[in-house]
Amino acid sequence: MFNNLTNQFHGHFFLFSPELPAGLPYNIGMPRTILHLDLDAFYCSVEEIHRPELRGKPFAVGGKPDERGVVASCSYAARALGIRSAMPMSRAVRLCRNLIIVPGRHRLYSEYSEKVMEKLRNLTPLVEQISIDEAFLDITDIQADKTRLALDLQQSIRTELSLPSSLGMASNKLVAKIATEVGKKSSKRKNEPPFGFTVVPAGEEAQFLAPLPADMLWGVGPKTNARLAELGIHTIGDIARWPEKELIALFGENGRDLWRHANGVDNRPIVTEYETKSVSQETTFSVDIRDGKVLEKTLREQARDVARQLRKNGLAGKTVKIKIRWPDFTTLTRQVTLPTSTDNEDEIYRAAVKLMNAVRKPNQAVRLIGVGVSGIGAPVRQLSLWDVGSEKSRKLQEVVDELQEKYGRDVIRRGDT
DNA sequence: TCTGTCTAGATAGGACCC
DNA sequence: TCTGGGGTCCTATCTAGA
Repeated sequence: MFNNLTNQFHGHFFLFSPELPAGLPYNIGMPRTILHLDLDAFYCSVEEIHRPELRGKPFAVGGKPDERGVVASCSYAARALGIRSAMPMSRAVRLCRNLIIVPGRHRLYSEYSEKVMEKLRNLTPLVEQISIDEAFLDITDIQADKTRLALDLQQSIRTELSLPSSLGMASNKLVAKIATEVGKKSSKRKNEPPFGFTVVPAGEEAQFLAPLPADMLWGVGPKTNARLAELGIHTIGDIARWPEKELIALFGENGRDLWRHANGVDNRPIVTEYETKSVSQETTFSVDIRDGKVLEKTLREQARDVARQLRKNGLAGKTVKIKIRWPDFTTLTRQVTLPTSTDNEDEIYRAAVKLMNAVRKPNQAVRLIGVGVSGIGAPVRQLSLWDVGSEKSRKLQEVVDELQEKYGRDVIRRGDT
């Protein structure tokens, strides 16, 4: 059916067809060429650049096992022992007593991510970054051998930035992304990044997807997968064969997307810019907290960080939301909409405390607490003592924000200035 | 004035993603 | 076995106003 042709550069890639149509314009019914790039074990790869002694060893980036931490990323040596992302670190340590635990350095990862994204944008402005380590590129209009271009990109990220990556190429985002995953999973390289590259030719999308498990589709998580299994649906091909109308009756509008996606149809464009819709912060305590003062202090710190992030991006929000998780893991949210949008720490904090006090009984233990702001728009300024002469005040606040970000929130406060 | 209908916005929760 | 953090999107329900 598909050709597993050759090994070039770093070994393993499937090439299902030697070439996709090059340089075809949009909107004339011709297929697009979408490239999906995923940086392999990204956080771990960055750590290995800065700490070469970690190479080849089982290690995981994430929180401490005694503080309810989970694995954010793990090395291929750790994966060989059954350790996976999102696994509780305590369980990971039980699987591997010698597991090296590395605390995350998110600013460093962001810097590397930005270098990769810059490289992609040098190829085409049609780049959609979907997470810190993943992006789609629309390379339809690039007049070049697409396969060569993809392999050169993978190689240059490897040699210039020392980062391994896997690629998928197809006529749409959905299939390109799944192609990347298939390439990764099919890798025969032991304890090493997969360096996958998988191409699905236009017209062969449904055929490519059919044998894959249903939960590889976008939007099929544990719940939907369980419901599908009850219907005897286990593969993407099973979904594609199911009557579309019945899927819509069972899953609503999601059913329509399920059917279309299972048949390899996905017309979503590349989105190069996203608007922020909400900003939030949450904390899981290492032990459950009953002390209201500690909870209020946490809310205060979270409100400060959320407000600072809003100001940094020139945004404000109208709806303040809190999230509380009780020790039995039940989680609830409460929200309130303010008369005007805000980027002010005190306003966010006061609303959050009020919401918390409305749902929490005195002395009731809390596992997690969080604060968020949505209903995002441009800030509405009100005159206050602080805001009179506001340009000066805002400049000062920006400096405070910057210093706090650099040296930690407790080092400098507004009053100190 | 009372009642019913429609609609929009607010709210809460759930599922999903990386 | 014991479940992070930061997001987005969708759905159901409630409520207020036209």
